[in-house]
Amino acid sequence: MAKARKHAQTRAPVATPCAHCPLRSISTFRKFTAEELAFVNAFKSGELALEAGNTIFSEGTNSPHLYTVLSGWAFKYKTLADGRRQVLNFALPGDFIGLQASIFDSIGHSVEALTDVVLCVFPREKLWGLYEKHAGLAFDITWLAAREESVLGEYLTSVGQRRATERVAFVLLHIFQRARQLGLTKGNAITLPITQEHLADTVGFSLVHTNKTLKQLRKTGAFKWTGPTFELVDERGLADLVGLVPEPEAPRPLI
Amino acid sequence: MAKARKHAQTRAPVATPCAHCPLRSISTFRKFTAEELAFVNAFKSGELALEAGNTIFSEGTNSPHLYTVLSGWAFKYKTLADGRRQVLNFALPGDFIGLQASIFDSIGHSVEALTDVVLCVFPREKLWGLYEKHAGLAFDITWLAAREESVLGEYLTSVGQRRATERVAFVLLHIFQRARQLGLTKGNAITLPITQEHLADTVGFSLVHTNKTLKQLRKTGAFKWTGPTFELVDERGLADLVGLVPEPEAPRPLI
DNA sequence: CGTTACCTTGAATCTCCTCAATACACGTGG
DNA sequence: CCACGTGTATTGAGGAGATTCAAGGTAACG
Repeated sequence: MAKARKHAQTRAPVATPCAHCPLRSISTFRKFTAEELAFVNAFKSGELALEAGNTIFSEGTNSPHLYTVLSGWAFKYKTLADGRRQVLNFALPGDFIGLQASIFDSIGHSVEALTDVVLCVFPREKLWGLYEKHAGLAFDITWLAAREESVLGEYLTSVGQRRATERVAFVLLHIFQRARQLGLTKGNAITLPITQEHLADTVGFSLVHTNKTLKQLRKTGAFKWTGPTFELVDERGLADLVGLVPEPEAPRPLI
Repeated sequence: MAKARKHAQTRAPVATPCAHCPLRSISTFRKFTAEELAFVNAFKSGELALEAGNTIFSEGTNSPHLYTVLSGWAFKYKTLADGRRQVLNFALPGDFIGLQASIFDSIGHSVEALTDVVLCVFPREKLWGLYEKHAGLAFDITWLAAREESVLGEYLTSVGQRRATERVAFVLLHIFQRARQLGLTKGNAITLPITQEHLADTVGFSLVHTNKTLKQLRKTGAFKWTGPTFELVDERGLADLVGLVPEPEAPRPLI
């Protein structure tokens, strides 16, 4: 590190040293070793701050950078040529953005900031070094990719099989729980930076039908969502509204 | 390798040494270095042959093994408690099965053999060694996980946004193209080991409606699919039926 | 030759979509 | 301060699209 500082090509100091990363204190994230922390800190080449509404990645493009969300919300989506849009997932602090662009030669979805965001920037070219020198971090990246796959599977199942109220309840509950895990909730309330249109494009319904479904769900009193504040009143109740959950499918005996 | 053979605990010789793996000659797969090949061969602990219809993985369970498809077809799916089923993807030769079970502590979907299959078996416990010693192979695993994510994103977009004919055409074309890439086609024909019910559960329609949609699609003459043989008559035509494809979203200029 | 699995079709019903209109909050410029 | 445009939320009405129910049909298999 000291060596790097002496180097001719000094670069602007990274805004947030990884050692002081606010995310490190969250229990969901594993602890880094000192070596890993040093490596990640050297890997990180800067920060990117963007205002809400800006595009972080465009489907089909490439980038020399790989990002991690330090703060704020974003969402990943694909659009068809006539404007139909499918929201794939939401990116919250700690999530990777743009791994596909680094691994393949182009990213399969667009990413847009929902709120003002701050992203940690990593140079794609150094990703290989991470794999060579830090198997633990390489494993973490695979872990993140696998979790992304897992979430997409749940969303696909929801969109393909569940009906309106179940589907909407599922997404709301899922988002809330993810946010809570990151300590983004105040009590059982949270500022949801998404519109009904985002929700509609997530569950695969028209905006109008999503609105009517929300009206129905609100009548149950499981949550309140007027304005940007979402309040989960009855978590168990909302979970029941999701209805049938994937069955753990008992491990059956042979024969 | 020779050392392993001298070892007291000899094990049954692996049916297919990786050096002679029939998949290695397929151009889609990258070439292994000699070291990688040796490692993978040592990593592989055996083969598992299963008849069509058998369950390879059950959602929510775990396994000491990780598999790779050597031959045959399988499909990944999730089921809700009342039996509704969503097919997530199809597993063809070269595909990983059960990565989630190795990375998390349980797998998020079930996997079932569509045809008789032969799987290469790898012990989960040695996966970590792969990450430590072979960054290239570790990267490959991440690559596979990321591709899985990518495919799920496409399916989700299809189910969430496309209408009946587009949706069915998309899945048929996608399956055919994957199979062709693996050299599983004879001319433009292939033996599709799936029923209309599998297709219905993939696109998120009822069996009846899927059948009616197929009837409509058949009228276009883009393909023939009676019995197990699927024949792609007019690929361009079928691609047109898929309709709107994700837009490459031109990188727009600043300001 | 009966059983089973899969495919096909019609009819009635319900879910969800589109169109259209209204309402509200907010920021901007007059 | 008000007029106006914009983005978001809401509601009703009518119709397209998908589901369910029900009934056959065909091929494979024991």
